[in-house]
Amino acid sequence: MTMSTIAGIDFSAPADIVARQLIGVTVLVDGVGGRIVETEAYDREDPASHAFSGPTERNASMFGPPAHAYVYRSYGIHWCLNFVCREAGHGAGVLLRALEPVAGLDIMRARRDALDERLLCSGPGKLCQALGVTRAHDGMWLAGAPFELLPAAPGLAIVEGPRIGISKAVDVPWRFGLAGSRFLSRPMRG
DNA sequence: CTTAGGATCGCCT
DNA sequence: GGCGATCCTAAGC
Repeated sequence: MTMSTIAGIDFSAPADIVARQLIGVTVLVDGVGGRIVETEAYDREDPASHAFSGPTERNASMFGPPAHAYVYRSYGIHWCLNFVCREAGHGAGVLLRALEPVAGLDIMRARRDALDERLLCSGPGKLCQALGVTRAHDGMWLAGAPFELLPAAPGLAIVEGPRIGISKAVDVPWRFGLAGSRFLSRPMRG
């Protein structure tokens, strides 16, 4: 057990390993959140990754210690939440793409102005809005408040496929999903 | 069901 | 000046 191990996951491992292990983990922010059903891995030597061109002010957290949050603004509008992995200075992370809502449903409905459970956390921008994640969470350690991570049930069936919304390394199968989940941002494409 | 366009801003070329 | 690790709405089939 080290500082980078939380909810049974060693965040110093490679991003694709961590991304796979995060499926089924419950993530709460101030008690609001759900079970992770979709993730994507991004590594330093990965043309699709924000870390590919080296550290900048925006991606600084990605080059910080593992088991911390990297939050960035997407398209000037939405926030997206990553969990940093590998050793400090490496520049790798896992994007949280979808949750199955579990706790604080009414708060999430109010924040999202949406009633349908499936629309609360079925996308990286949506789940940040539902959980109240903003730039203020960038760089925070995942083992302490406001974050709380709870271990996944063992033996979950996981599917993988190409990542979404990128134009480089489009065939790398680093998107992971909980098999059969109704809460994915989009169906898994083998 | 699928596709197209706009919102909006920090980063890069 | 262009382009995103996106989302929503509207329109088309």
